[in-house]
This record gives sequence, structure tokens and C-alpha cells, in this order.
Amino acid sequence: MHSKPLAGRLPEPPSPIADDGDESRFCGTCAFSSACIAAGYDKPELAELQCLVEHVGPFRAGEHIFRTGDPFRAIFAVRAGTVKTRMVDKEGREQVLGFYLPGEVIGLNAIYPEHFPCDAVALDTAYFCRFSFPAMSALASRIPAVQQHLFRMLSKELGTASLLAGDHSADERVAAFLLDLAGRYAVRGFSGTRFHLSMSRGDIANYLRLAAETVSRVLSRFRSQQLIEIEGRELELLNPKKLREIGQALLTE
Amino acid sequence: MHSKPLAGRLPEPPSPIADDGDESRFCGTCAFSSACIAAGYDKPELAELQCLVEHVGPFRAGEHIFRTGDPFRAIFAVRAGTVKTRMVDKEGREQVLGFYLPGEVIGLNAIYPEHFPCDAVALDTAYFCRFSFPAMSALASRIPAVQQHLFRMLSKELGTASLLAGDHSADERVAAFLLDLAGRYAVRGFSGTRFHLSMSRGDIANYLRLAAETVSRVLSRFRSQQLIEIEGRELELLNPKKLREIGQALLTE
DNA sequence: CGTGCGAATTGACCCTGGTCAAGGCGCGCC
DNA sequence: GGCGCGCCTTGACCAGGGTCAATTCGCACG
Repeated sequence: MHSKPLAGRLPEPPSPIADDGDESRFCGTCAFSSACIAAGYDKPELAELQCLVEHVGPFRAGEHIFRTGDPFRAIFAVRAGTVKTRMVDKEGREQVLGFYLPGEVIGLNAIYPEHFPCDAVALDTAYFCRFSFPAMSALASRIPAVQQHLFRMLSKELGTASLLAGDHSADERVAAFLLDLAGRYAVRGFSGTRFHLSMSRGDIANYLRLAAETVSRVLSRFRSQQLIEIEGRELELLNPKKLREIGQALLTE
Repeated sequence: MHSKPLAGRLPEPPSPIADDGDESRFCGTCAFSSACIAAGYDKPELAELQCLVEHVGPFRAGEHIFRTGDPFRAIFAVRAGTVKTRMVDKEGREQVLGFYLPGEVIGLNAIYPEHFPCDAVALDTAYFCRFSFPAMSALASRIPAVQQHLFRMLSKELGTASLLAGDHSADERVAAFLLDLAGRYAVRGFSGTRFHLSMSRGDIANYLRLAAETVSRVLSRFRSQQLIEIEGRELELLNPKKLREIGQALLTE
């Protein structure tokens, strides 16, 4: 099955497509890849990892992968498509917590409460690997690399949660957001300068704690300054260097 | 008197515990207690847990427990005192990430980067339990309860990180902050209605992404509305119910 | 092909909270 | 005691971005 040898544990050359039905290619971009590699593709333990993975999907735009309050049984790695997580308070106001691209993992924040504390909603047609968490925990006890990987993923997400924490201007937020997306696409092997925004302006604004109108205005201004080219949801970064200057307060901290 | 905090801090002679000197009482309030209890106080495994714990302190107000960039070797449970974590960007601006009370754990966000991504600074005289993380990981592999506990602590912190995420008014933020502190004190067995704010107005403001003046104004207003009594850093919640109404957008989400 | 609906853009106005500045309070120190 | 230094409070002013509203665009559907 995973005949393609991925030599060493260093960052492997990323593969451009995550959803072409070739599992080994997807796994190369997946957040679990280093755990798999550390476990060894041919060891019997990996068979167990395979065993507890289940492919689910497709979900269409707007469909829920999980809902607030659902009992926590598994975490999900995005195989294709994009997801937003959000909370809805009792007044019905939505709060976007994050966007997740192919290779990234959702559901980690449900371990402690044992119920999902937020919704996960597909933004376009999306497919997932579903990892049963009890099985994963048991496996982690036997394979230190898997345990360590889970610790690292959790800890990593602690770090990224602070991206939108600071009190920063709308320009800083939008610039940092675009660069963050670009970097995450690039790391998974997609273009880091041209990509599709699968979320609406409203979702971006909500995530950045701005008004949709403000996001629209900032993007227009960035375009008029030749920093980006944007048409609808198709984006190109024309001057990442300048954008980095604008957003650096958010990116370095 | 005593040496610089971080300069080669070595195992100290068992330092007196700040409150009552009874370790089992502290452990009852500590975030690790359920892991210890699950392991069984009398089982041999617990001896190992004891073994990898090291009591450190005292740290005086302003001293660092760890600094940004320090290699990650251990996590710390607060035994007494209060700590803030913060990042300082290259322009020298401080960003307060959180406050930690007795029984709570700092350093979890360093697992992934393997270096501390922030400073931890004592706000008053503080003592800690230091848990070697490699030893802790090894133990977690053998004792599922310990592993599960680490997962839960990490996941829990993911949830709290979003407390200050939303775009909320100054009143909402301050009310939610006070109630959050109150709840955390109550859960550890302290008074949930009267307590001491060990952090300055400036630290609170920075944490809540407000100006110090705004925090001051909101507290004054809350006092004039009979919601709280506050004198310097001594606080009493007079009307927690009303405060909860004000801050509920932040608390429920 | 028109219709209708949601997303996006743009403009006009206003409010929350930041900034600047001037005291007041507490406390350690000479 | 008097002084100095943070920390805190309070007031006056101002701007960044939210809100409201009108318009346009894209697209699904009858």
C-alpha cells in the first residue's frame, strides 16, 4: 500500500494534490505523516493506525462534520476541502474560531470537555480521515512517537490560537491572515502566492473580529496599492514582502 | 541573597510550602491531582510521579520562571503565588497571554516548539512543582491515566485560549475576566467572591486588549453600580449574577 | 430572460475606546 | 518628615472601525 518510500523524517517534498485517491500522496501532506513515518510504514503498528482510520465524506458546503455538544469520539484530518469551526452563542451570534485546510486536524479541543465545544462546517466539498480517539490513545500508549505527535499537535494549536489575540489594526490583521493562509498552503505543497479563499468575506471578518465591510475595504486598498490581486475569491499575493511588513506585529509575536 | 532565578537553578532543599506546609493539601488543589489519584496514592507508579517532581522557588515578584527561547525541559504547576505569561515583540511591546493561579500549570505551549515561546513572570512570591517533561512522557506511556490527563490539560487550555478572542465591549471583557478568576479560585478551594488581584491594572488591560485607563474606568463604573467593591487590588464581587449577565457573551461561548 | 437572493463593495455618519495630560494615592528611601 | 516613583484614577479630545444604507455583481431558478 504505502510503497512510496519517504526517506528520513525530515520534511518530505510535498505533493501537490491531496484528494486524488492516492492515499500515500495525501498522507505525505497530512498532519499525521510524521507520526506515521516515525512509526514506520512497514511495521505492524502502522497497520493498527490504518485500522483506526476511516475515510468519511463528501460533505457539501454548509454541512456539519460535527456539532456543538456531540459526544467526542474522534478527531478528523482534512483530506480535501476547507472547514471552519465556530461557536454560536445563545443570542445566535456566530464566532468563527478557525479555518482548516487539507492536512490539518480538527477536534482536538474536544478532548477535555469530551463533547465538541464548537461546530465544524464544510466551506466547500470536503473529505476527511476520521481517527477514533480511544483507539488513538491506546495506540499512543504503545508507540511513543504517536503519543509525542499528539502532544505536539495539541501544543502547536495552543500557539496558533494567539494569532488573533492582540489588539491590532484591520490592516495588520488582514495582511497577517493572508500570509498565514499562504504559508499553510505552501507547507502542504500548494501555491503560496495564488489560492482560492473558500470562506466568505463575512467569515474572514468574523474570524478577524472585524466587520465584513472593513475586510472589503482593506482588500480593496491592498489591491489599489498593488499588494494583492483579488477577484471574487481568487487571490494572488503580488508583494508578500510588503504584506509581511504590515502584518509582522501579528506574525512574529 | 538568592541567585538569579534562571541561572542554573538546581534542586533546592525542600522549600517550605507557602500556605501550610502540608503537601497533600496542596496536591488536592493541584491540576495533577486527578492523575495522582487515578494512579493511586499508594501504588508504586505514584512513587515515580513523585520522583520526577521537583519543588522550586521562591521566586519574587518580577522574577522569571522561564524566558522566551529557553529550551523546553519541564512544565510547572503553581504551588503558591501568581504568574503571568507574556510575549515581547521586537518593538518591545508586551503581550500578556495569561495569568496562572495555584494549582494551574504553565509551559504546555512549549511542547511543540521545544523552546518556551513566552516568558513566565512571577507577580508575587511564588513556588512551583517542576515536572520533567521527558520523564512525564515516559510515565504517560505506562500509565494511561497520566497520558489522558496530559491530553486533557492541553485540550482544556485550547478552550480557554478563546476567552479573549471575541470582539467584545470593555464591560463584557472585564466582567468575564473577574468571573473567570473567581471561578478558578473557587474551584481550587479559595473564596470565589473575595480575592486579591495580584496583577496590575496595566497587566489586566494588556491581557484583555484594552487600555489601562479603560480598565480603571470600567472598574469604577462597576463599583458605582454596586456590582463590585474594590480598593486597590482587594476585590469583592457584590453582584455576581449581574456580572454574569454582562459577561455572558464571553463566558458561554 | 427576468427575478430574486446573497455576497461584495462603497459611502456617510457615529460611538467605543485609545491617547494625552493632569492630578492623587501609596510606599519605600534618603 | 519630605521626596520620588509607580500605580491608579479621572477628564478632554480624537480616530479607527462599526453601523446603516444604497448599489452592483454573480448566480440559481422559475
